[in-house]
Amino acid sequence: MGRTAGRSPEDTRRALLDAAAAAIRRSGIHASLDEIARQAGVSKGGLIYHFANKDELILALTRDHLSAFRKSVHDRLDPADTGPGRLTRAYIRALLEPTEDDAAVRDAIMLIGQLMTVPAVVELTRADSEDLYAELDADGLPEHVLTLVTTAADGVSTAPLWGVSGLEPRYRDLERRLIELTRRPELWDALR
Amino acid sequence: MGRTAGRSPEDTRRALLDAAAAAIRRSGIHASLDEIARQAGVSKGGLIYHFANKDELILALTRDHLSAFRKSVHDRLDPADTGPGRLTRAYIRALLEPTEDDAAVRDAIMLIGQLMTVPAVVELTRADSEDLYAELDADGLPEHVLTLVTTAADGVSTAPLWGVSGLEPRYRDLERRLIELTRRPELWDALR
DNA sequence: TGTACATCAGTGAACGCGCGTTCACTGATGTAC
DNA sequence: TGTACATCAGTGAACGCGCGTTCACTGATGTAC
Repeated sequence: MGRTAGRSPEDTRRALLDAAAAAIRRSGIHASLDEIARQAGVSKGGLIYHFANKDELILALTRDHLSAFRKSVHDRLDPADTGPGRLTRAYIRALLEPTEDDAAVRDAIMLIGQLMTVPAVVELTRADSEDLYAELDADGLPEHVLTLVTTAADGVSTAPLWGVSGLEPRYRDLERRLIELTRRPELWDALR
Repeated sequence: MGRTAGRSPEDTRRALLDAAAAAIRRSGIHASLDEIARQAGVSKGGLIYHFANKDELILALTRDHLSAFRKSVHDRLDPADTGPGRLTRAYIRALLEPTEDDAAVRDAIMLIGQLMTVPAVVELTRADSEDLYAELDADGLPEHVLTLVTTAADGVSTAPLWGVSGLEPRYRDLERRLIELTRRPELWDALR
């Protein structure tokens, strides 16, 4: 049988990436191509048609998650908010806000941790975060405030690594406090 | 040949754990028992004498790193510092201070990220961090201050995951600021 | 609108190799007398 | 202090299986005329 009726190749590709993310979340980087392909409703050969080898699949998955995260930050930009720190506030929201697909955003972090065994993934991630940090540096907050709030947001987002849910109430309050901090210049000097 | 002269079995065990940590850092959880054994100067069978299978080796390695981290926190308790937040300050120092073996402490985090594919490791880590958080909760700081400074410290410690060195100057300043924050009750209300 | 052909999007079997595990065996070390 | 024996701390070959990759083949889709 050739092309599976009722699904475009782009759909198949998407299904493969989703299946890979799910499988790696479940079994770690060990997850087999067979398992991934089966879950996407395709044969192993079909997977290899879309991604020449496992590393390419992993790399595509990384790109997918990095751009999804970037998008989730920019989606949280408040149009009414034009003051300094607006991007930083979107960043905090993206990492701390509980939303529909936030489970996805959150364990994307664990996922990328798993993917780090592929050297190209390390470089890709480094370049991406350097880029994002540059954007944040230009966001109008003093460096020491920016560093404090972004590292705190990062800390929450990696809490699941230690088996702590990022959804605990104390983190809800933290989100509000971090955002408020970016809005109260009178506090900044006290924290210097 | 039987027991290798000039090394006690405990030394061999230690060498195997160190070799495993190094190999996993290099190759991820994929690292082969052969590679680990060779680096420790022992045969694969010799490794299996000390650790019945790979999961047991991984588990022992996790225990080793968790207890080393715990020790590194308590080692940083300042005897002259008896005020509220003294353990929190030790925690901040353990995660942010650049020291002799801090490379070890720092990439232990990446290491544990790799080890998370073994379910028993997840549970072990969760239990350990729950325990540590309970200690911190009893450290005398208001919850919102504790949460802010510990998540910020956590965020820095996981920065290497994104390819950012935890040694950047901005993090040096952050360490000082976080510690000062735990010492200035007059600021706490403003951050509520 | 039908037809011929090229290409696309797969299938599924086979291969081979690396890796975790098992196992028979052994020399060094510890212990009892 | 020497000796006999049990146990400890390994060696190294063999096994077998799972997995990534290759490959010959094929039916569906797209395109030219």
